[in-house]
Amino acid sequence: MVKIGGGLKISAKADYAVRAAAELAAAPIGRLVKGEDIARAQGIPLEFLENILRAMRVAGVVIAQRGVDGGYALARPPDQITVAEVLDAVEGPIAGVQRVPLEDLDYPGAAAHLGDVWIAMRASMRAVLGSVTLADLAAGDLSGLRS
Amino acid sequence: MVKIGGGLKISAKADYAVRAAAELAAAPIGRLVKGEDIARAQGIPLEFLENILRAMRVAGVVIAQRGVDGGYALARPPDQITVAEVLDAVEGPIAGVQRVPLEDLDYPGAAAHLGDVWIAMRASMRAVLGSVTLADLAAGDLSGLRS
DNA sequence: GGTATTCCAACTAGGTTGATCGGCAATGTA
DNA sequence: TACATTGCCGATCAACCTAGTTGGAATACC
Repeated sequence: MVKIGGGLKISAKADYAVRAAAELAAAPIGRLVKGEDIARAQGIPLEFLENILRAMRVAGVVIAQRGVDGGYALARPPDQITVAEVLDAVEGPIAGVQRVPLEDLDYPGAAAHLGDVWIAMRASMRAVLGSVTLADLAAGDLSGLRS
Repeated sequence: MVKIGGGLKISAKADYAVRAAAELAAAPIGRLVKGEDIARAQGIPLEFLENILRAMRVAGVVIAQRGVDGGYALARPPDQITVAEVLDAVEGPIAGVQRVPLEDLDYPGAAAHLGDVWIAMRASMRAVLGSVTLADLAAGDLSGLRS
């Protein structure tokens, strides 16, 4: 989750999700990585990480295999998954202002057009996050980072 | 406060602050507007709004006058105050990831460069919010809105 | 069957948010 | 001076959210 109030706050869940995805992107293609390995590599509590990886699987970002030699892998090549997608995968139902989606905001009087500002801000942020693939992130190649 | 976790969440406090500022921007220059009038015009609880206006005064965004015929006014002309400034004024001390400022983040392994992504995202967001003045907002002129 | 690993729902402690309350301080007016 | 008006300020509160934990159940492979 991302909060705005002047400051920008990124939730642990969102942060962990991208870090786990980066770890998977750095693994050999098709190779399964155990949750415990990801947790150790990134310093994330294993049980919490499993919740997050499950959400990512449901969203189609990763695949999972249970049992001996099981683990997780990206569902697609890392250059075809953006950071924005990973964040969407772990998103909760709550977003916008006071649980009202940005599109549904209706401001009175002088603030009538404030909703357009919020929407533009979101679009700008998404453009940045959508311009970085997991391959870029894992390789440290952020030259294409839209600023 | 703005939160990111896939979804984008704007706090009531941040939203109220900008709306109150827009209302002041729409008032005749130098004319004091009572807190109660702002609260009524924007549908904001008065007592909560007063907390917010106080923070804006401390930050130098508005001025306040007590007593009969007192009220609030912008500290500068509305075309010289951006939405970003208003948000900064009501910002709490907490920002970043897990209370760690974005600049101080240090990620291990494959996520090493994730901090750069967060910083670019914040910069993009600020560019949008810094491109809209209260005069623009109150007039509904968002043609200069950076997307 | 046995072991390794993911899956899942429920639960919890602590923190944050949004809001309210009671009283105090300053300003202008009669 | 007395008084009404308006903002100032700190404390408090319930609801909600966050981050993390727990206790199993299901699946895969040998």
